[in-house]
Amino acid sequence: MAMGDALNFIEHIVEEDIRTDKNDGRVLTRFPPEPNGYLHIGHAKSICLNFGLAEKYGGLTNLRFDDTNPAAEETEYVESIKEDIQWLGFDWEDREFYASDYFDQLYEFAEQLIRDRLAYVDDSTSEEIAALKGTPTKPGTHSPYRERSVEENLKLFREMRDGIHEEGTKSLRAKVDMASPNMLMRDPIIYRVKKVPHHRTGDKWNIYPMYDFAHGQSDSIEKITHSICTLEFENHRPLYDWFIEKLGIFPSRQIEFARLNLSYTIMSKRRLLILVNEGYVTGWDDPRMPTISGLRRRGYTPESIRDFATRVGIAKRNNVIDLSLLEFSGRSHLNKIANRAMVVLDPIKLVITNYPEGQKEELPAINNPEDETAGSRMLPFGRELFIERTDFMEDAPKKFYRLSPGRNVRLKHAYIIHCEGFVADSNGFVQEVHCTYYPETKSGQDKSGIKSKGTLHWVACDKARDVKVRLYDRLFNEENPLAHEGKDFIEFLNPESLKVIEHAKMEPNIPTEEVGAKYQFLRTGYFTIDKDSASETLVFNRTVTLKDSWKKIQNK
RNA sequence: UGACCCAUGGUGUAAUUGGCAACACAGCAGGUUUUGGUCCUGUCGUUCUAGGUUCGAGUCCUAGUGGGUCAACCA
Repeated sequence: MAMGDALNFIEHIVEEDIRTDKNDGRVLTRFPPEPNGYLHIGHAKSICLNFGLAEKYGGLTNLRFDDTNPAAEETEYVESIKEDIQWLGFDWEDREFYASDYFDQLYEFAEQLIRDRLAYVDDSTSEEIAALKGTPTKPGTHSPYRERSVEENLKLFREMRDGIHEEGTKSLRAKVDMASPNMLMRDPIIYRVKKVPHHRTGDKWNIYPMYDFAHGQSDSIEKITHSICTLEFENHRPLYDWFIEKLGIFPSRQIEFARLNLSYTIMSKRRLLILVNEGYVTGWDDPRMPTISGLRRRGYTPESIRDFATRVGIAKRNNVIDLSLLEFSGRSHLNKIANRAMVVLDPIKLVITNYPEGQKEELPAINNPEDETAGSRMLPFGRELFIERTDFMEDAPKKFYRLSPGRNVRLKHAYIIHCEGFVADSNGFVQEVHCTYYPETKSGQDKSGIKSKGTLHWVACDKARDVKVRLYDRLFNEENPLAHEGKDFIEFLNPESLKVIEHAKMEPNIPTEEVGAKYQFLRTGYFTIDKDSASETLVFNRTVTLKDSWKKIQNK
């Protein structure tokens, strides 16, 4: 069976639910980010899963901000999250919700639990609660406040709401089971005093619900059918179901899948924040960051990210995806859409000694061999050109298909040239390469039969435009920067994750100079125009290199 | 000395729900090529262990082993 139509385990569940007419065959998912940081490629997997599932089964997806902790959350993050989801190509239409929209309802739920003798106000400190909690192997002990009357609990909880009590002095706990082998069931705190203004509700509230008392209830209020989250919430599911049952509300179903891990990458928001705050990168959208905004600035397309999300699959086992898979998805789309351009990153001058001084020529060049509609452009050619320094070798091995004294090579879109010699300085550093060209080998009309093994990119010296090029590489040089005990992940930062070329030589007539435009620099890689570009100087970010089989041969 | 979850090539993910283990990435070899790109072909290599059920087990059962999560008034 081809894997194209194979279902993942969540699709199996959804199809079964549809078959049995659960929820009247309705599918409603949600993407629930906490606005406390920027979205990363792991979130992209979740977004594609949630929106993709709904799309596939004729359902919808809500966007819901899980904003129950005002101490960490900011509007800036809300905006970036919305931008990133839209950029990925998904639409929540008018279904933009916030857990904070439900604070009144959540408060009522809490009072309901109190009235049902299923919640109580605890005066214990955080330390005292921890001490009575027990350990995974030893049951906990009841709090001395566990048996307060409904009236007293109601009174105290309202006082908490009204700001009478200070942070840390009182909390509301669900009365579940202090002996449960599941620590989360040992009378979890569901409301805490927090006298912090909220980015949406301002200073209306002095108390805020905890995740476990907000997430499932929000799902239920929205009548979410399939609430998909990551594996670390598995132990929360009994509590999720407990609240739904005790409150008698719509039974959303929580389903857990394994989060994305990428080799040579870290994915925790906390650690990404460290990289930003301590200046290891230039910001959340630094092209080396695994954030969606970073990948966007790096030059990845939404199509390639979605393709990647499909390829990584959905399952429950912990995984580490090869960075090469992301690169594959990146190249695969860029290959189809990126116009080709000739840019010499590390120039060396090439003089065609038999090309008449002062002669000019314009040679046609196709913009994208993968897309006939992309058209073509004219390339100025002349006696003096720039070629890549790595394309010349004084003493070259047999497998070197490039320029070396006595050898032929094709200049892309132009002529075959023959290397006659070179000029070096006193240190042996090559200054100029001298060649002759065969006029009868002009590209497209060559019937000469003259052979050449390789093809080089080049730029005419007098028409070359200086551009700035940023060569990005992986941010870490360890496959798992977190797996080394006693060592901080910062130690594994790749010192060569960014190399800047101030004066690369670009051909003069590229089709567009818009920020975000994608190019394949012939033979070197895919590049995108960065927002740092000024009108005179374009700045290009390298998204990913081309596959390089010469490099492989060299490494042998 | 707990509960819950997981275990299929180097990396991921599938397997018509008990019936010939496949697809992709990576690797390797070759072909095409005016990009050492793309494309095409071939190739390498997989069911954690031990029992059990069954005509038949990657799939079901038991035990073990290994990994993950849980003792924030974070999500």
